[in-house]
Amino acid sequence: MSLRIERKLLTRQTLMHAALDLLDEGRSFASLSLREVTRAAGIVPTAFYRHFESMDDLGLALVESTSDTLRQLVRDARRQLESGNMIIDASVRKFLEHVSLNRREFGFVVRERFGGSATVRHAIGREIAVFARELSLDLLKFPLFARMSAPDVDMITGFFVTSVANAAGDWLELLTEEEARREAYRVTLVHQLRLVMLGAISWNPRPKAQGV
Amino acid sequence: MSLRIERKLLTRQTLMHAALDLLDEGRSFASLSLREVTRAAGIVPTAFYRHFESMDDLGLALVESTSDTLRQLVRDARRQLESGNMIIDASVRKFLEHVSLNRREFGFVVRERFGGSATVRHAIGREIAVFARELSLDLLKFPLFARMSAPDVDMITGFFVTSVANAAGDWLELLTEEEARREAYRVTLVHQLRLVMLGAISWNPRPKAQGV
DNA sequence: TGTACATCAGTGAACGCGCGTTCACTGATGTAC
DNA sequence: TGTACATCAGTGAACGCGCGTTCACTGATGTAC
Repeated sequence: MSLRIERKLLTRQTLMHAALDLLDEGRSFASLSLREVTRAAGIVPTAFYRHFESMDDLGLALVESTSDTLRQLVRDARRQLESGNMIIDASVRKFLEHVSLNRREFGFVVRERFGGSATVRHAIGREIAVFARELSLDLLKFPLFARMSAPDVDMITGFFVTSVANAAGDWLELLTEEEARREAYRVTLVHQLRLVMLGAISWNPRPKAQGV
Repeated sequence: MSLRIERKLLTRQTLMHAALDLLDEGRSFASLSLREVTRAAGIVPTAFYRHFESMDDLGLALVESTSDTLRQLVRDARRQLESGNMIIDASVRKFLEHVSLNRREFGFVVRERFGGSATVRHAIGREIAVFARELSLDLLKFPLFARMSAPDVDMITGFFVTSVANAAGDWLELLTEEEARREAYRVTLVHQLRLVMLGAISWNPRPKAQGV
């Protein structure tokens, strides 16, 4: 890669990081100004247009880059399941740790999940749906779920995934709080997901097929 | 009430409705300008200060008014509980209907729940906590919950309330979709909440007090 | 290899615009007598 | 009841500021020969 192209990509990254830094203060993407981002990135406002058509364009780039980190997390979770483990506690611990480490990215996603532009919002919804579908496929390997109808499995995995997505938002809110309160929240989340599992075990009204 | 006070309250309402109208187009509260709101309300920008200290103050008023309408609904649901009924299906139906009827208010709350200014965000968090606490008090009347430790009851009611808050966001996204898909979502939500109830029934590890 | 020209990321001045907020005001409504 | 004064919701001019975007530019990097 030529020096010029290399430097251009670097500046592009700098702009994206600058935007995430500003969003990290809890503000919404819509309230971010082009000048603000370039100022934080250390370039002149007009140079912005060498990299993005508009702020919306920058927003889409952020969603794409964030869904890459999300995908990484999904891959880890699935590997856990494949090895036959369904230990909620460990998974929750890892997930919340992952959210902490990628605080800015997840903060962006959580905030724009319901609040962003339609394009961004739908992109995030699609990612969540993919996560749920993959979890369904994984859980079908367990007898408890193999017995159920497909809609029931989807109902349960959907509940899992949105509950966890929900939790990411709460967790980010707790990042600045003392350890004891965060630990309490973590325990609560584990119990809630365990509650879903217990419910799933008792869930029996409609077996996979009548008379089988 | 005197004519002057009556008219002032009317203008205040007009400002709040104007803000909700603008937010209904899918924008975030942070991107709303004071001048824009007064323009939509048909008054001069400076008159805004006769009613609110700042836009943040208006945001808080919107949160409060949304909670008030919801509280009305919840009061009905609580009466249901008092009469010994715990019919999730009917409550969910009523709640989603209420969200549909108050689309703009709930759209605002859902969007600002994680994305708004710290003030607005915390106000929403507080309202959700209040709903959870009230539900805890109500559920304690049932033997199933009276048997549990207070943290466990709070864990379960917290799960109920945040799940429902979460659902409001999804539901608003579905408002423009065909009836069949919305009905499917409604059924899924009922099943998910029922799953929590089933889990609560199986939940037994820590009774209220040891040896009692 | 050196030279001459092309490319293009980043610069800096300039623009018109909407913003939040100040201030002194107006005139309808409220109050005291 | 009428009168004289107080209150105060809403007005309109004015301000300084940051905004997005335009434009012609600079000078380092890339390319052709």
